[in-house]
Amino acid sequence: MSFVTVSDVLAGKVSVGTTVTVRGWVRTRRDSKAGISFINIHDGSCFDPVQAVVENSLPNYSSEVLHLTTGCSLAVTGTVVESAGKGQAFEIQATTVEVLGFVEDPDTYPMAPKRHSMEYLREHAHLRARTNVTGAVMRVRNCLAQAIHRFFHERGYFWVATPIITASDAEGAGELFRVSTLDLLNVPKTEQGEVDFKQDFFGKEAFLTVSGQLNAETYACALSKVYTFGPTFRAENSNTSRHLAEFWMVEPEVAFADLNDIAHLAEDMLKYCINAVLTERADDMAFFAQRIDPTVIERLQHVVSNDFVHMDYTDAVEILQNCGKKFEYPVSWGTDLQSEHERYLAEEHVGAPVVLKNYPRDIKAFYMRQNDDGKTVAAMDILAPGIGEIVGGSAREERLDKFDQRLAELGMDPEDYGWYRDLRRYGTVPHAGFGLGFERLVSYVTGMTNIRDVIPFPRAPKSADF
RNA sequence: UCCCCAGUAGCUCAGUUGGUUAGAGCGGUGGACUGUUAAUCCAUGUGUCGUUGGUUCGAAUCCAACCUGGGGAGCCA
Repeated sequence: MSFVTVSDVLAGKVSVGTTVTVRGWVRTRRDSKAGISFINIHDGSCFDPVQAVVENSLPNYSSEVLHLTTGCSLAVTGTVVESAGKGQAFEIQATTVEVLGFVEDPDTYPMAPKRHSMEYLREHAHLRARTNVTGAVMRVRNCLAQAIHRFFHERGYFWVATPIITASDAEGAGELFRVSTLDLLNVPKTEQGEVDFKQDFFGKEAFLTVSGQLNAETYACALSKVYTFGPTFRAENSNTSRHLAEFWMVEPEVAFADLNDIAHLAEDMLKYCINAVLTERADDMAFFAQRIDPTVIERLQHVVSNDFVHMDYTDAVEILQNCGKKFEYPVSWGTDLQSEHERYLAEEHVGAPVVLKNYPRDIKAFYMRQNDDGKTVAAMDILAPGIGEIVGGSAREERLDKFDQRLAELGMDPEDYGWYRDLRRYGTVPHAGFGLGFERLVSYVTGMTNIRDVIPFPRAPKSADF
């Protein structure tokens, strides 16, 4: 007798006639008065549950088996047999049903075997993990994460763990969460009456990182090809279906690369990941196609079998101005594109992910490499239909004089960028990289419309339960 | 943070031009039936009507503030 997963049984990896034990949770129980009960058991190893056939001759049949409800945990030992019923190839003819834990009050068990709203499931984040939809999302999420590591590993990239706590208050990417051990009720003050951060844990102000990019650049300028993959924190008061206060980001950084190199890298990576999901998680994807987004699979197949459309910002503005569509916000060169513009480009004009390149420098970050035209920088965004910006990247300004000039224009203090400038002072090289919002990728691949449903425990403004 | 919408049973919702005992489906429970599989059929409803305050003889219903959630916008990944 051996322990096996539901996945192995259903996939036929266990020979018929073998005695095995599966352990998991009850999805549904159906009784036949002919003297049998059918128990669907899931253990998370795959989408489908396995069916255990339980005869009323078992000693605990009427005392326990007939009281099993959705959510009960158990270990079922029995023989793997070809199913006599329709709907599954294999099932387990039970010889022992050991109840590990009953649901103490089935009437109030939050995960009834019925449709729940996503909002409701979110309020029960610890139990939604047992539902079809959340289980499927998390298996796909894992598949994507593994594919990302595999993709980079196969191409000679090194995974760099950039710090989560940063004392650099100049990353310039939005609001920061403060990290401090000071007593909020009794904050030490300087003689000038300001908070005395010298007495804080790090001896200076510290925050949670908003990006691993600047640190990743230092390792790209040494190991040549690196990437980060870890949590990122933004204290922005963003209340949307595509923002989180804590999310995961993938940030490759590549020495000797230019904008087109990383645009193609991003495209290759996205296709690699989508292919992995389509082949490895066909069961979960079939569920998403059935219940979440009917077009999800053909949409992904279209993405992997076509080249991304590359387009300069300048050309995009022209397209938007001449498309004849009425926008709420006017389009003009030099302003950032609105959501409605990005949606039009990705969803209507192209109908697939689109790579927008070479944005006006005034609407982009200080570290992006200036183009020869003096007006634009080598930046690119990849816009996905239904999601919007999924990737943002750029070539980094590696020329010290240009970099300092840009800092001066923006009134920024070079002192704050000491180690970052050193990379330009000592053996500088052209390099480029991008950031991919991991949860946005999971959303896009699964068809889930709210980003809070593709991370186990979402953190957002006014929301940090569990 | 801004705009719009919502908050009624374990869940999804109906209801209310202010007025006696607040409803349905699903779930659960009991029964019938069946190698069943979102099973089916019958029975079964004790609910601070989001919170606080106000108007009123009377508020789940009207008003205000707040809280929470959803959609959209901004910020971005």
